[in-house]
Amino acid sequence: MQKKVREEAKRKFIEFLEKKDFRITNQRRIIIDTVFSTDKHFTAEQLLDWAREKDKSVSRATVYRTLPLLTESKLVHEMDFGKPYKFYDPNYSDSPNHNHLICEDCEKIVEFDSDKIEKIENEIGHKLGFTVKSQNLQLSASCDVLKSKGACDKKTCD
Amino acid sequence: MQKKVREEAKRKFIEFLEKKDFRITNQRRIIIDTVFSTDKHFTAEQLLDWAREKDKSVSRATVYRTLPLLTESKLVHEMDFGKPYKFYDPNYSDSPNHNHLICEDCEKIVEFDSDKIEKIENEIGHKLGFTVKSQNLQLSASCDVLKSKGACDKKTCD
DNA sequence: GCCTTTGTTGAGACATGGTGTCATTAAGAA
DNA sequence: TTCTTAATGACACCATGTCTCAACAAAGGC
Repeated sequence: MQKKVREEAKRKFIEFLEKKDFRITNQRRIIIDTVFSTDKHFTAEQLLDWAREKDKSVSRATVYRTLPLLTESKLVHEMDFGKPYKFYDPNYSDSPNHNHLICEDCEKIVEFDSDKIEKIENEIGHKLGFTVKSQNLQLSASCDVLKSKGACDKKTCD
Repeated sequence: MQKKVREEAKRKFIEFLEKKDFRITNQRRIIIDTVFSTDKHFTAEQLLDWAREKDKSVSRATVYRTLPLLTESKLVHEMDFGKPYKFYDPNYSDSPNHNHLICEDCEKIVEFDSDKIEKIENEIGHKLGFTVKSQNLQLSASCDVLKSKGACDKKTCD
């Protein structure tokens, strides 16, 4: 990830903390630095390991306490793929993507938005007597067409 | 749930076990009886409690070992709502619903279908260069409107 | 810089959902 | 009925995640 993007994310996080009257601690700085030194999705435990590589003083509790701040500030996306742990994704766009397509073949994860789907979801929720608060759409897909063209394999997809 | 349905499910499960050369044990009989004595979704721990009400000899291990058999035999559907535990739904085999709405307030789960959403999903998948194989849509919702009308509370929702 | 206030932290106990081990039990076959 | 061995119960164990609390340190005032 580019340094510029990293610095920008850091600035946004500090801004978020200031707005909430939360303190800008070394640990929080280390964690956001760690998050934005990768493009990949990660788990809480991975983030803990990476952060502790940078600074042994970062504790598990702090990582688990900081992750909700990162998701609340929209700098990180929380994703659930039915595993007993969650995945997180550094998110530099402002779009509130909660829809993911996971390729069965190359494991690539694509985020996407759809106003149409969102609208239908709200309609259905309302019809059933509920107010939709959040949604999670997961598509399992195959890139075999791309693969046959030599355009998609483990290397190019990740 | 009607007795007929329950008996039918039991028969199917026994058939499944026989095909796999698995033994038809008392515990497995108790567990499938328990599962199909309700229409409700349940968690593994709930199933354990219910089964133990019928027969104290059923152990946690056996419940956790039997659930994969039930999902494999398509008699029960496993659902993940991002909580640290899974939900299971009896009598799944007859309905192809993969969309669920779960109420944050009363934990009610509603299954629904939407051809419209499915169509859009396929379009999006194609646009991104993939073939959509399966999909999983979960809506987190609130029944507070119903609640304020006195139409929905823990009792009526479950 | 030095205090003071108080949010934040690290360590580790704890909670919870689930798995593994192993001696014992019982299903199904002969 | 006896034999073989899959299945079981009890419980230790694991993993992810949360909670508590004494100690620390950020931010602001002096």
